[in-house]
Amino acid sequence: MSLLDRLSAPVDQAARSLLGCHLTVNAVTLRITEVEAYSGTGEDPASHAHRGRTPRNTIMFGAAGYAYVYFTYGMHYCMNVVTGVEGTASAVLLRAGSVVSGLEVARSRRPAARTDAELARGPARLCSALDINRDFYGTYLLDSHLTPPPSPVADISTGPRVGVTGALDVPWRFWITGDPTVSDYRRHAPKPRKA
DNA sequence: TAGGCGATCCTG
DNA sequence: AGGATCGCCTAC
Repeated sequence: MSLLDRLSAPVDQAARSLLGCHLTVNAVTLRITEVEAYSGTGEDPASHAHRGRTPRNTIMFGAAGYAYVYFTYGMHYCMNVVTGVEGTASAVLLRAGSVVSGLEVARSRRPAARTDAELARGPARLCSALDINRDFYGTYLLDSHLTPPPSPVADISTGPRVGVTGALDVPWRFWITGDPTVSDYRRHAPKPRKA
């Protein structure tokens, strides 16, 4: 079964299949250690595609294997791998990875990182380490960027997604158990009201 | 067409 | 704990 076949499956299965994959962009290779699944229109309130097709999320409605990059908080980029079959709008957010090669380049792009485990720990840091920005939107990943795990992933843990206000009961965050590059879990906290 | 707010990170 | 800072979405 090819990686494309596995990414064309339902999004939670596709998310599991991405753990352990190698992602090479701009001279840095990462082993993917933490991901989150987002489903399509009308199914998942946390998904960017929940309210239907917009210019930003159009790529999510296409076939699996393309990069969905978005800009947030006025300063950060995050990257998803589009999953599912054409017509569905699912995608998997890449939340963390460990650097396999290109360590020096990654360090130079992430001067704030105190340890190598922090180089790509968190979705925006991951994009920063790989120098991914808006130009990467829509890139097809399965030709050369994204390759299957060189060795099997031992154990996968699951939990609620990070920074998501709704759907806290949906355990669609997946990570490689015990990996030091997995981001700290912070449950979304509602803003306290001023007295 | 203007205003609110976000799948975040860094510093104090 | 709070600021940075841009584009998407919603409602006027």
